[in-house]
Amino acid sequence: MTDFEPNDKQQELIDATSGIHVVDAGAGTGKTFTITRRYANLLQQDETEPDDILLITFTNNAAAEMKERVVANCDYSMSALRDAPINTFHGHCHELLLRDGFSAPTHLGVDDRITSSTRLLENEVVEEDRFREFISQFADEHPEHHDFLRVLRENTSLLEVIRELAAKGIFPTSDGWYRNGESYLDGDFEAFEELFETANEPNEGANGPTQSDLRDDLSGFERDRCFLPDAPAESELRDNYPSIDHEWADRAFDEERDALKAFVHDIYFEYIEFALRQNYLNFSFLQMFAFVLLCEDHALRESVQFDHVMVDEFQDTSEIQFKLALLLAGTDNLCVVGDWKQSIYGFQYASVDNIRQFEERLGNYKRELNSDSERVAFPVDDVTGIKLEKNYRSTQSILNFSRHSLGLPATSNEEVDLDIEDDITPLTATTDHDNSNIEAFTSDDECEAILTRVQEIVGNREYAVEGEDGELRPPSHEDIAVLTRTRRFGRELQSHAREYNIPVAYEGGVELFGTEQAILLLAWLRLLEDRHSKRGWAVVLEEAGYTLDEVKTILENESYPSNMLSFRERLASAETVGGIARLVFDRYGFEDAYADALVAVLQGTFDSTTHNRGAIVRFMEQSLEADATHDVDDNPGGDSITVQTIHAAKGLEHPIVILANINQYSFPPSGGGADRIRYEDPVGLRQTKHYADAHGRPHIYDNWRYRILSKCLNRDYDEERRLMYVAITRAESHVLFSAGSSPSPLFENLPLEPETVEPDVEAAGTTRTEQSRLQVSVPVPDIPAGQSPHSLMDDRVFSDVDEGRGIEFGNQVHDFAEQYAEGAVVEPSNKDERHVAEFLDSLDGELRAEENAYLPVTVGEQQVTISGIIDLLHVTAERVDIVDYKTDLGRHAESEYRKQLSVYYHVVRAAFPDSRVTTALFYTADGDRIEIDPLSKDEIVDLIDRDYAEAQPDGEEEPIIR
DNA sequence: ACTACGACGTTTTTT
DNA sequence: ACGTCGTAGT
Repeated sequence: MTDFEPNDKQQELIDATSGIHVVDAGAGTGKTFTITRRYANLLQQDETEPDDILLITFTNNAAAEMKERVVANCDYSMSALRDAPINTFHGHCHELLLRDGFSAPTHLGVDDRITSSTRLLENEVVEEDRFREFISQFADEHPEHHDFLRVLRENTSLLEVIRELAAKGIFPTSDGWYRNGESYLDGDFEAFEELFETANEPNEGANGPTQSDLRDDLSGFERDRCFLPDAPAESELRDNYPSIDHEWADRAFDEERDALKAFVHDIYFEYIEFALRQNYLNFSFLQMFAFVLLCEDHALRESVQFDHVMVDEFQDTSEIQFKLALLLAGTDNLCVVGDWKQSIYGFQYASVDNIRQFEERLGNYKRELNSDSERVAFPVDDVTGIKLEKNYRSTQSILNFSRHSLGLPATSNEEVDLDIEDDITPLTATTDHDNSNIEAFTSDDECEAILTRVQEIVGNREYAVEGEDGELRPPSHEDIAVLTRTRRFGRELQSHAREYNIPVAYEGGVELFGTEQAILLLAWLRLLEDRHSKRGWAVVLEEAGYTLDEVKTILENESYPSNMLSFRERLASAETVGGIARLVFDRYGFEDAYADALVAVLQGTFDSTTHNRGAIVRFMEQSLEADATHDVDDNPGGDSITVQTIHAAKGLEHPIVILANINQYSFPPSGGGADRIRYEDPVGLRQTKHYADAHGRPHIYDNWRYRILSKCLNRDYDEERRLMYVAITRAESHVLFSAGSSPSPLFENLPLEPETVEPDVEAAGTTRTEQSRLQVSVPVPDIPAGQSPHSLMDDRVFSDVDEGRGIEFGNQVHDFAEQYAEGAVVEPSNKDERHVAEFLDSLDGELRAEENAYLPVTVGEQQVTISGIIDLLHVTAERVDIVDYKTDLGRHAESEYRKQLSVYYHVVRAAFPDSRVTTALFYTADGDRIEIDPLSKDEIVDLIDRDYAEAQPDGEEEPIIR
């Protein structure tokens, strides 16, 4: 884009160096390009320096990118712009507070200060932990609030309320609420009344009016609830037809809430005090204190205001951020850029009306801020709108189609109130071709269906995409992105793809604490702590291959393997969390991005002086519980399909987009919002339950008023439609929509005829799904239920031969060996792989890697099949060599390996009756090839027999060894 | 055609 | 704990 000249509208914005501008910058209209050009143009003007222009971005990455692109467009160097105010709201507020805001808390009547050592608490899990600690103190000190605390299901739900209030600019002070905050808490009856009336409007039936949605929704009013005695009966509430009586609007809204407000006030205010006492701020408080500071300290505000303020992604700003922008603007040179159709961060308190009702809010906020003193000194009635209408990304068909998504009903009977023609600025494509396929498909197995379609698309001219040279070419994997509403589906798809060796790059946060790496680290940390040591041992022993029975015995006798005990000693002497983590990861051979990310997160949250392992264990447990996500840079690179959430894809583009998992309950997601004390516009602060002693019985009663209110506040699916819009407009050339067996209305209402896809995925190359152990499978009817196939080998011997390595490492070496044997161009990445390569190079016969082996034998009366995978067959004219790679450092498992190789021996003997068959182990650590003398078939049968004799008596289920 | 009721299945997004 | 969908009954 940098190479192009701006179009007329873009140029208009670039040249608009003064006055208030609100820019409607739709998807792919070259927004960043235009903003950076405008920024550079401002710098061209005399007397305007980088320090005079505040440029607010949504993310830190965006800020960094902006800087780079500004540098490319003007005479300033990167070093000159390093400290330029190109930042996020949070970042800017942070700097402001550290520089000039130590006393900000005093403006709320908080008797404490921010200091240079006050830290920003970024990790939510850690904050929730602190918050729980705060609540328990609070509960001790405030017996008068106990009834509210009893109503809550989780104490941390109050943290949500605090965040939401803070985002709206509602703050507590020592003696009440800051400025007009309390009026927000009370709600806006007139606005509510309108909602009530809309919901209570009679519907039009075939013969005359039928009951209103509200009356309908209130049927079953008392079902599954228990109200206080002042509640009306359903019959009383609904005795009118077709609408309920208007008096219920007042009766539901008017509620004595002084105690509730006092409770929330005290929690909120004292939590601020608590945080400062503990020397931390959270994201919300950052903005709160910055706002209060700018409001109260007039001299300071004027000294930190800017000549120019630009806000990017304005549709994602919260109300407090809008107000901050006004306070930071010294003049009316205010430019906000965004696209309401891409507002998808409501859960982060973004308020889409900031941009949709820009002028109205601008006026209201100015009035509010100036009510007692002139804080916004510039006129706000002259607002110029600029619409960017040329799209540089998608074809016209995609652009036209994308508009439909904003009008799709998200439930079976939803009516969407949207005038597509009026509300949506049409975009014009600039592509010179339009070969777009826009399709929908369903399948009972959605993951498989998507992979099937991916394979049909790759290399298919029907789905041609634009190449570097502008010519159409068949697509490859990297041209395809699968976008999902939920992270979970994306991860599921990723694991399906892995099974078929389809290259996938999952981009975005992952549940780091649910990974094998984290689980093992947690286990070792636990077994360092006496209190949880058994839970830790169980995980560690199981990972080492002990059966459940064996683990049980070891735990009972506390007879832990000596190598593990000595490892525990080493861990105990480690100084830092990072040190412990590194030792554990080394032991298991984890040298991956997940391990690195874990170390980084742990070191970041627990500074090196923290020796409190209990706290670390708790942190890891809670992070696991909360599915906390962290960015892990784990992408294989190369030609991979991208899988990411729609949120993660915002701002990006992909030649082909598959929008997946448009299913019931997932898109839109159901549930949530179960908080019992909540703030909601326009009804204000409410509680859904009361603790009270009525009917002679103390109980958590349902709040009948809230039940009526909530039926008028029908759920808003606009944001879900916008998500769909964002997803579609990521696509350059083709869009596909996918659903499973129960598609969402969002899918059903698409103006497309869905096709049914029969899953038929071809595995791309073999995958390694088995350890090189044997499985014995027995026909199911012949054994008692609950009796699973089980391993022929004794797993105990594997517990310590892997010292310092692990399954991951073993898999990696095996994978390398397989690829190398098949002639793939792969470079050995460690000593073991070099040994394998040298060994394979020394062979002159035919190489066959990863051959399945099945040996049917008769044990007693039963037909049993023993199966396994032969790592390597080396076939020459007169001989066949069986080779099994072992990554062990020690040698004490050889007797067990002998059983395994014996099975292979008999399989190969049968397949090559005329050749001599040899069996050998190849120890990759030192390159030794050890010949093994195979057991006879009878001896194998005996072993199985004996194993069953052991397994049968107690009937315990044994795990399948995988 | 409309209403009432019960069964059903699910629980997100992240600066 | 919730909202939505399907169905039985008027």
